[in-house]
Amino acid sequence: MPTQFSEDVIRVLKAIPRGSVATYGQVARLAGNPRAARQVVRLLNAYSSAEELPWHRVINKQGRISLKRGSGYELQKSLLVQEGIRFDKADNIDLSKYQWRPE
DNA sequence: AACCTGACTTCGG
DNA sequence: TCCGAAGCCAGGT
Repeated sequence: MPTQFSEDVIRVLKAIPRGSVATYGQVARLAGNPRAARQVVRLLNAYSSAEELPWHRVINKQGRISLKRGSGYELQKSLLVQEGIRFDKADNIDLSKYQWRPE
């Protein structure tokens, strides 16, 4: 059985709207544990295929994709671009513009 | 049963 | 501002 925290993380992930992004820490914070960013990573790996999670809408705090080139980076970027998110020349996303701000 | 690892952040000095 | 340590925790070795 998943922990309460895990369930909350899943719930938060599913709530990220199309066209917005959230950071690992932000998801952890919204789920109740600001310091569990790494756990969010684990959950993404564990459930992104089983559950239908918008895993590509989660990026790091620097506004960059954390995946390595050749290991998903390109896929994630294309999925985000499809949702209308723009990358600058350094492949950075403007968080002030695209970061999800739950009400 | 330790020890390492990971698509990360935050904290304290 | 910079840097290391701590926090998170289940799954793999």
